[in-house]
Amino acid sequence: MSRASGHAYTVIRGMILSGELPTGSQVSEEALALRCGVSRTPVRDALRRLESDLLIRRSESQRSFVADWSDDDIEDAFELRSMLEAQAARRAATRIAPAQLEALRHHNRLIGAAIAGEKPDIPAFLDHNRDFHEIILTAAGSSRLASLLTRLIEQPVVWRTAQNYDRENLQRSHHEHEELLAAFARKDPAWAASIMAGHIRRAYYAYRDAYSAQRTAAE
Amino acid sequence: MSRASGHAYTVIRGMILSGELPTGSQVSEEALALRCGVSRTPVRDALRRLESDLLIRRSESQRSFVADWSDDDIEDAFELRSMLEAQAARRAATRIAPAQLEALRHHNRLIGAAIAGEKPDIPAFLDHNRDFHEIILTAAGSSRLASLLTRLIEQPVVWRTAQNYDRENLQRSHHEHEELLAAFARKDPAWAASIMAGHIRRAYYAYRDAYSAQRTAAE
DNA sequence: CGGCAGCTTATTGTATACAAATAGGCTAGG
DNA sequence: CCTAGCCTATTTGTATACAATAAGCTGCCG
Repeated sequence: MSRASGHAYTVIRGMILSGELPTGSQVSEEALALRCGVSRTPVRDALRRLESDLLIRRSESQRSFVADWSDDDIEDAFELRSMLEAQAARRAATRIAPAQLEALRHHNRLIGAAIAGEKPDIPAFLDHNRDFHEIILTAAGSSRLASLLTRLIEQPVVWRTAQNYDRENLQRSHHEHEELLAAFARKDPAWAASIMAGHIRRAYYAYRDAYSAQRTAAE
Repeated sequence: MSRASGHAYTVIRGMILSGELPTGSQVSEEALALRCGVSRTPVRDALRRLESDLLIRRSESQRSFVADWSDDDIEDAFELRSMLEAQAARRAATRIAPAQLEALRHHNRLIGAAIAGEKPDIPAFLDHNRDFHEIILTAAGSSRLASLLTRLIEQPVVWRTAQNYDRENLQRSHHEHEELLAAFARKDPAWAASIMAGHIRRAYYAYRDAYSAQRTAAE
């Protein structure tokens, strides 16, 4: 990722995720270029990528808007993610290398540490969680699957999920990772896939509960 | 899709699919720009889209190459397509509108007509087949699923598959569509999904047989 | 008072020039 | 003869200017 283009991508993505750019609002290439301190060219690049991430949608006249997510969209995204991550786990089960398995154990130990203290260290949890899933995706050895999944996992809803995790959810997540490790150790594709499907599905309900609680509180 | 950019996309894609650009060969933005009669700017655009279609891969130094497809890659693509199209069928089963169901029947009748004659009309078959699957994807009502699937269905391997269909395969394809119609008429998601999964899976083996026969003949 | 035509302005598309990076060859030294 | 390192030629990245297009507005006419 080249300097200006990558910078624009990071900045714009951050503005969307943080809510600085409200969902549904129009964004102009010019305005974003100024905000990022680069010219329109790399901004156009970044917008195209964000569009394929489904963070930006474009009108029929090619104008760019921050994507808005209905409840159905959110369920939909989790459903697809569940299916694809399960497939990744299925493939990884028979392909994973011993070193990768060890790396998974390592990251899950660090996840365990991050949620052990008085106050859970959410950023650390997120980091190691991302690494954990990324290793599985790599072990699956399918560039197509990787290409499809990365379009889903970088989305705001997914990103915000863990922010709403309570201690119980964090620990269950950690425990499900342990089960995945067991399935991988046995090289059992069906087992790995079903744990992963459930893992993502539970994340969906965790998000949903937190979100609806939030909405209720706001009213 | 704007004029120059869309034109570049179509031309380059055609050059890849027709084999004019050999798999693995490097392509330069400048050369393609000349070939398409546009400047590098829309070519860059087109290359980015082709990259996300996985028709182009980029080296770590950002140079562009025509993607090469191993046998594993091909199986992988069909496997994912099977999974996602089955999901589309599952969703469509309970959401499809009567008008859409009628449109599906219409296209499958035309498919039947295209393969009835002495010499099957493959282009017509492909057209109506694409429409058929597109209606299902629309009826599924998931923009994410649509976005993911269109990255898979436009790939050279998939495109070439029907070129290799013999009469029996064409008729079986037509018949499987009829079964799908029955599943949709009953609004049975599980039935629709399993037929679709098998439908794509069979297409994979049809391609595989034709391809290996081709390879054997070439030796 | 409502609607449409034409203009004005905002926004995106394209071309071109130049800057940066890098691949591949060439030379010099061992 | 092989290798290291530089150097050039190729290729991609970025900025900017201009062209095309679409949205919004204003004023005219029904």
